[in-house]
Amino acid sequence: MTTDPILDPLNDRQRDAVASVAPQVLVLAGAGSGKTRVLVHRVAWYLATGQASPHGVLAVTFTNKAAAEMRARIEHLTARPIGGMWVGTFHNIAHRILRAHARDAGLPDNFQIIDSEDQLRVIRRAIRGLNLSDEQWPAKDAQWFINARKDEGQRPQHVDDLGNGALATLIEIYRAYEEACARGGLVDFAELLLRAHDLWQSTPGLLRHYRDRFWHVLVDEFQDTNAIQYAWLKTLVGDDGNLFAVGDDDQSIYSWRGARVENMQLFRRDFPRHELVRLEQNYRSTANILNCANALIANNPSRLGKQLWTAGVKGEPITLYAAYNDLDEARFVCDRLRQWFEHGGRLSECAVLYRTSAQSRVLEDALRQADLAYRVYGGFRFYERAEIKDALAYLRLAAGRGDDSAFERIVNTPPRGIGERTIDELRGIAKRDNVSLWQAAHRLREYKELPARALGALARFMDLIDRMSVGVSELPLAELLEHVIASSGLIDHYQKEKGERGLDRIDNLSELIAAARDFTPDPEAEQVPLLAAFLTHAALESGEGQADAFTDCVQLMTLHSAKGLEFAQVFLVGLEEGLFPHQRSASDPVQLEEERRLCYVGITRAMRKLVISYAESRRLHGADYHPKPSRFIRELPAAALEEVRLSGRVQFARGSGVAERIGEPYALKLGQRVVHKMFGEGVVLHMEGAGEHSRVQVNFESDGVKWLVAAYAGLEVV
DNA sequence: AGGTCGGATCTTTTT
DNA sequence: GATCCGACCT
Repeated sequence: MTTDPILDPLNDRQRDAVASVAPQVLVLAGAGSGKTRVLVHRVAWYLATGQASPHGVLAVTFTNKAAAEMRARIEHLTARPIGGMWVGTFHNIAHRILRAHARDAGLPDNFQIIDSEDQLRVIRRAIRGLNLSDEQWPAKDAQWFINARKDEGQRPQHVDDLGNGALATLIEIYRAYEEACARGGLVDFAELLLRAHDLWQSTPGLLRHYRDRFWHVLVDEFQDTNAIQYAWLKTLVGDDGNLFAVGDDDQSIYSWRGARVENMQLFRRDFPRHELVRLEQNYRSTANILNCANALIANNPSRLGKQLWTAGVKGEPITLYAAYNDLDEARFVCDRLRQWFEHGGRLSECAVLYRTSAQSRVLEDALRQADLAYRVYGGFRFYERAEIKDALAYLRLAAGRGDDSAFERIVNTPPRGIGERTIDELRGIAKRDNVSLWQAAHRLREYKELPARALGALARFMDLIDRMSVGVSELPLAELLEHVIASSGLIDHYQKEKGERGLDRIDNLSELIAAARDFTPDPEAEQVPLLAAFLTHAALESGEGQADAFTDCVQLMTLHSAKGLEFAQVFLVGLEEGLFPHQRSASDPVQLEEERRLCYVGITRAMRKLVISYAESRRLHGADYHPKPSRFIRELPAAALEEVRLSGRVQFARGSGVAERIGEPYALKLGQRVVHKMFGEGVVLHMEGAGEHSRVQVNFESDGVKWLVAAYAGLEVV
């Protein structure tokens, strides 16, 4: 008997997928069913069977992290160098292609990638340039509009204004923004994809080249692809190429940023020779957890259909905690974490997942108080920090004077007496003469139509940049950056900032110099100058938020950022109507389904223990709310749940219909669900007094919060 | 020009 | 409650 390291470790379905001879394969991979594994083994199988060389394989993911993990796992499994293989994010790969063929793509060789903050600035400027009021045309809305169109693959001329004036104006802004980008050689994130797609469409020779090279294409998280990404893949693969797509329609949680689950159906239509494989065996969670996940997601009508199962144990019941308020919820989470830790568990095996990032604060406070180490995911990333972007903007402007977005960012940072008046003047000249802001500044100095003070300030700024640029081509990257930061005056500027904030910023600037020193460019990006490569790195990989990934600490994150991760114990907090599902999704059935998928993602992160909680009262935006428990709780099978109250364990019973008359008022408990014959169902929030005089505060679902005299209220326990 | 104060607003996030 | 943005004051 021979052993095959690639196929042997797989189950039957996984093997079907990995060794499929169909040119295109769509793998419907449930949560925890070995999705990445199948991708990695498929690549190894291509290589082992001689169907492909590393050079001919393209593997696409959504995040840098996922790409890095996939590359590492492929290298580990195949135990051979896979240097020629392209493993990267959609954006990363599109960027590589555009760099290689900038001119064919209609871009200058030194085109710059702008992030969404830069993009917003350019759009704001475009709006002002059209003499529209920013009040009536908020730049944020226009940005959303433009990116949504680009995600759909639409240029301004493709968008129909439907005779609608507002729409027509947005299209105007889109057009003006495109012109501004063209002038400055700027490319935003969506543009990378759109441009790479258009490049292939307009240059058949190039497309042929890439088709010949990448005969084997693999995609992860296929349910998250948007229209342009799908079109791009379809263009590359054509009718005959090999496409291996892995995804889970039940984990599609990004439709609000253009992702289209329908792409899974399109795949089936567009590639008639495809094979469909379902991975339903779960290796992550206990049966109880899976039962909950399955029961919940079964409430979504539009699914491709999938039922997770496990050969493993039933496991502990799911704990459901009805907290008195958000503080109590946080305290409860801390108690449970403490218990876990004291029984020998690691904190890093635990995650607290919430719907909105605003919820993290109360949890953080409680964790600090309980002296439990934690780490919050998301939030500010290194290269997104203002001070980092300021320093890089100096570098960009020193390297290329035509970079208007860099110019605008730092022309008066730190403040040097160049105000809005002067900058407006520059914008006017730039627009009239169709030149960059830098050139406009030169002209303005000749016209001498501004007060001498402003002209002097402008001259000093320009001298500063000129002096900075002296070393651009000779100095090593880190020294160059050091030189730029030192002469920019940013350090002094931040020193003046009060509090710890300024010190943090200065630390970050030295961190940036260190990052530049350690920077090694992507070996694939051969002839790109080091500086350009570094700037691209900063734009495309925003960096981790915190570095302390190695200390043992509880992981705090939103449900969205939890996708793809797993934890021994998961806390799902804030399951309340209005919060989760979120208010803004409540009225739309389609969005509601996405909220439910989000909940499904949360549940399926848990390996051994799941704890769900909600609060009867929550402080939100500075006011107190009394939400109802989330409908998602009702959708879970009662048999898998165990409800915990302040006073101890109570068997969870819902909708049994047996209501018990309360003889003594003090039989009530905080958080108890009760029925009143006029006000209907509600929850006990407060109690005061004793015996005949005791009063109870109840939050009724229909009538809100009321104080009642317990002796006369005739409350019944549900 | 630049800082300060008041008002509106308030998912989710990667590139 | 916190932050972001715009108006207003110095």
